[in-house]
Parts: sequence; structure tokens; C-alpha cells
Amino acid sequence: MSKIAVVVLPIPLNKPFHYSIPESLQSAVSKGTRVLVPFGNRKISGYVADIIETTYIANIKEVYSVIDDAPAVDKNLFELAKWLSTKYVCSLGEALSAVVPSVLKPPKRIFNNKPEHRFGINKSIRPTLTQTQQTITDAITHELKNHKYEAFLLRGVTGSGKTEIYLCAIEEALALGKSAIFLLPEISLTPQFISIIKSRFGDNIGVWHSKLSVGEKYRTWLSAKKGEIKIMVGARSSVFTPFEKLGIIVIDEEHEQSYKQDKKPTYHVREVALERAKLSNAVVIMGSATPSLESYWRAQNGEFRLFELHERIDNKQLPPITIVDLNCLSAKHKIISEPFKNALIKTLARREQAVIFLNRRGFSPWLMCQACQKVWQCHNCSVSLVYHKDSQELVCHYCGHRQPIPDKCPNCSSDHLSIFGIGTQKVEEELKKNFPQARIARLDRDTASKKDAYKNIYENFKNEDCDILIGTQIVAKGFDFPRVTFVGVVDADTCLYLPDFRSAERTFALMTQVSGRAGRSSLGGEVVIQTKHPQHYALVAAKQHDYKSFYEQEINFRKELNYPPFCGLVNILLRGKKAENVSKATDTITQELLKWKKENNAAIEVLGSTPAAIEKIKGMFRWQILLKGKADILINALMQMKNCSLPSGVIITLDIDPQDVL
DNA sequence: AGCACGCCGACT
DNA sequence: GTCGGCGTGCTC
Repeated sequence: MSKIAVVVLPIPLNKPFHYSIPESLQSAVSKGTRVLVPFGNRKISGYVADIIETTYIANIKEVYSVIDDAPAVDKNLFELAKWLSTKYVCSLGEALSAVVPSVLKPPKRIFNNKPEHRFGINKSIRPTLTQTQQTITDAITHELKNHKYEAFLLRGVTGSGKTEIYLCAIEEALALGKSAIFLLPEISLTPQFISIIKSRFGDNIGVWHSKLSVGEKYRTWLSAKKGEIKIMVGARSSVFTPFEKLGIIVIDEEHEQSYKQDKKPTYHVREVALERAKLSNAVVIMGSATPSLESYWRAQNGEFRLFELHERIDNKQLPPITIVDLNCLSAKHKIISEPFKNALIKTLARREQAVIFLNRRGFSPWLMCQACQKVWQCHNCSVSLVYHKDSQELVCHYCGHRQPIPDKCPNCSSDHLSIFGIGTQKVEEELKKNFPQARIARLDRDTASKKDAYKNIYENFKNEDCDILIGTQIVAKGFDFPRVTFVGVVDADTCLYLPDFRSAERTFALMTQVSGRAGRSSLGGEVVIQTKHPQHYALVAAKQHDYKSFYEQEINFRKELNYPPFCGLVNILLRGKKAENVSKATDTITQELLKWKKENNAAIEVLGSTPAAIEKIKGMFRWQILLKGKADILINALMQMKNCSLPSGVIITLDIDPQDVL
């Protein structure tokens, strides 16, 4: 009598499927291994959750083959997947496929195993710690030695020596025979950083990011599993690195948005790291100059141990920030104000470099007919098309649709078409006009996506073959050069007044981060921020480099309006091709939720239903409902919602703990 | 989620 | 007449 495998599949159905195990695979199939099984008329990989003797299911099919020669997920990771599926409301199979991506399978082609060179830990590089660094490292080491879960939050400006604390803590973990996961925002995983960390830890390190090939991913994953590497440095998904004896998880730049996964399961890596550390009795260290409001609040409430590093290692001062009120300026100075221009003149005269930052969101140049006010919009999405001067096209930034620039308005036949808004190209033009002798480069999604363009611009700037670098978010991170002494923010408002509860927090973090690009060396530096809201607390606090004052004001605002950390949030998004069906479905669900709330006397708020901020993307109409309340109550409410029948053609997606509610 | 089956409108 | 749109239901 052949045994039966209970297999969990990566489909949105929270129910396992039974397969008989053929004689030939009897010894290879065990709990935790992945197997290839027939499902309908396709073959998919699933997890053996259990092996049983008999089943009530008639006509079961056979396991086709076994993928792993040892369990792919150990007990802790399996528990973590169960937690993921509960917290983020998805099936266990979907959660498991986040823990062990399906790309992780043995390559068909076998590579020659090149001999491994082990360098071990290079202690000689370890610099002497300051008193503060030593105190923090000791506290972390203490917990590591106790094999106890603990979470630490380090708040310290760039240059205050957080990285050294991370590295020392990792060394301690390794010395105790434990492994370490070092999480970074995707953008920080630059070759420069990797070479620094490799020089410190040698071949103990694996690197994990989205650009690895399938084969590289599998080899890295396997060597972590086998314990051949002890440290994994990587983006979000490396929180699932299958280390057996995990000692420490570091989350650098804890406030970064890229730590939230936008597809199902919509986890935040911080929450996963905390949960995993609890299951493994490991330590979590989070660090940031501008911790997320939630985390700082949790630290204030004793959930995390808070350490603050107030000074830069070298006692260098933070650059002075000038805020320029754009309201007082004449139209011709709207892009570049006098203080902005003067600072730039001085910088160039000293033969130093400048970074000009422009946040593109909601700020791109668009085309408008002067006669009838028509604005060119995308046919598939409810957004304006963006004017691209280089290619002479109108481009949709949501669906990628592009069309040539018209010479006449199709409505009124006027040929009086003008461009509104400011983009990086426009700023570049303006700067070229003002500084014809300066060497100017531009870095944004358009230029950075071209092969090697990013590297070329980066190298050029590094080698000082370029005086002014204009860019979007991409220049706010990782562009640390000693000769940058001026940072200019063209318009801080684009992020400030988005209709989102986190926009002030984001603006504060961004301004702080951008400012940090100036004055990294003894040359000093200065920052100019242009805004129409110079009195806004996020900007005033950023100017004063005062996180705490920002925190105090922002936390009051969150409390008054009942937003995180004072409640949990769930964003329910409904999409469909027929506007009417989507709005009807949204209504049905809202009614159902309100009914449940009343019946259970539940402390939740059901906000909506409203069309999403961008009502249509790629031809799909979008409506949303926002749920507020305690996380566990919200999950119960969502369970209720699963029972209601909906008009066809409407897709529901849940975002648990959304980063924004736009 | 995928994928097939099945039912209605607009083409050569 | 049939091609293909999408609504429905099932997958061990």
C-alpha cells in the first residue's frame, strides 16, 4: 500500500491536495520536500506538508517527481509561512512560495564545482569602537549569548557609525556559531558596498538580489542551507534565507519603502524578521537616521530597545539647510531661486560638485492645449501623459503607452500647445542656460535603465568629470562623494501634499536623506530646499535636523486621526474592466463589512467605498475600501468578506498594513 | 491562480 | 456559418 503525500500548492486555495507516492519515490519524499505534481492539465511544484496512510479522496494522482533531496523548509520556516498566511491573509501555499521561490530548483546543467577559498573573518580591518558603539555592541552581544529574542532600534545620522555596530554584532554571532542576515534596500546593494563587506568577511558571504540568475540563486540558497556561507546580504526576500542556526537579522535603513512587498503576500520585511527572530531566538537590529514612526513608537513603548547615536564619528557638523519660500518668487525664478542659484555659483567657483534633487511623482511635464485646455491623457489609465523631449513622445508612466506629440489639438484644431510642469529634463535645460560652462548630467529612470548608463554617470561623477548631477530618488541614496558640497531640492512639495497619511513622514525622511549627500568631507556643505510651504513641520524639523520634534508632532497627528501606529490598516482594492461592476462590488463588500461590524460590535472603521486616486490603470477601473482597527479584528472581518459573492470580472486584492492609501 | 468548457455577438 | 470575447467552475 503506497503512502499518500499531503501537498500544499501555490494557489489561492487554502486546502491541501492528496497524491499517492509511487514506490520509486518512497524514500525521496519526506515532509518539507518540494514535489512536482500533476494539477489539472499542468504540472506545478508543491510542498509535502504531511505523509499519511489513507485518504477519503477518490482517484488521486501520483507524485510526478521530487525537487529537493532534503527538506526545503525546516520547522521554523514552515511556522513562519503559517504566520505569513494568517497575518497577510493568503493561502499557506502562497506564503510558502514567498519563503522558497519556485525558481529555486536544481539547474539542468551541472556546473563544475570550483574549489572554495575560505578567507575567514578579517579582524584586522575592525576599527576601534567609540564608547557609544561599544555600549550598543555589548548589549547586542549579551542577548546573542543568551540565545534570546530581542529587537534593537538604532537611530543615528549617516556617519554616526551604525554600520560598524552591525558588522561587530555579526562577527559576534558568527563566533557563537550562528548565521546572520543583513537586509538592505534593493538600491543600496551596489557593487561598492558588496566589496566592502566581502573584504571584511571573505567567502562567508552570500549576496542575494533580484538581478541574480536562476542558477546563481539556487547555488546561493543551497550553500546557505548547507552552512557553507554564514552571512546573507540582500534585499527583502533574503529574510527567508534557510540558515539553520540564525543568530541575527540586521535591517539597515529600516524606514525604506522597498521593504514592503507589493504583491501577495504583502508582507513588510520588518514584521517577518521580528517573527522569524522570535521563532529562532535570534536578535533583530534595525537602524535608520529617520526610523519609521511606527518603529520609533514601538521603541518608546518598550517593544524594541532604543539606542541613539547623536554624533557623527568624526564630529563633523550636519550641513546647514536653507528653506526658500517659492511663494515670494516671480514666475521666472520658479525653477531656480536666487539663494539656490547663488549657492550653486559658489560651489562651481570652488570647483566642487552639486546634486540637484527632483521628486518626479505628480510633477512631470504634461501637454495642454492653450485654446481649449485639453490635457493629453492615457486611454488606458486615468493619468496625464508625460512629455518626453528626447524621444518627442507622450508617454504613460503607468502602462507604458506612447504616442507621438501632436501638432494640433484634435478637439479645437488649435496649434497652440504648451508644456506644463517641471521634469528633470526641464531643470537640466534651465541649469544649462544659467551655467553654460558647467558639466551637467541627469540620472532618472529614463537614463538609468539604459544599459551601463547608470554606471557611466556614476563613474563620471565620481571621477569629477561632471559638476552638477540632476536626478530623482535614485540620487538621494548611495551617492556619497567627498566633493559634493551643495544639494538643491527643486520642489519639496510634490511629496508633502499627497493625500496620504504618510506623506509628511516621507518628506521628512527624504529631505534628511537628500541633505546627507552634502558635506560628507571636510569641505563642508550646504542644502537649499525650495517649497511653497516653508512653515510645514516636516520641513522645519528637517531644517533643524530634529527627528524628535518631527516625531512628536507627527505622532500627535496620527493619534488624533487614528492612523498607524494607533490602528492597523487594510486596503481593499477592487479592479475590473466594467466600471459599474467594480463600484457595485465595492458597495456589496462595504455593506457586508458594516453588517459584520454591527453584529459583532467590532471596533473597526470601514472607510469608502471610493474610486482609487488613480481611477483607471491599464484599462481596469479601481475602487477601494480602507479598513481601520486592531490587526486581529481586521483579519476576522476579512474572513467574513470572503463569503460574499461578487459580480464576475472583479478582482479583489488585499494590502495588509499598506504603506500608502493612494 | 490557471485553464477548459460553454455560451452569445460580429466578422470573412 | 465560425472566431473569440469572457463568465463559470474545478483542480487530489
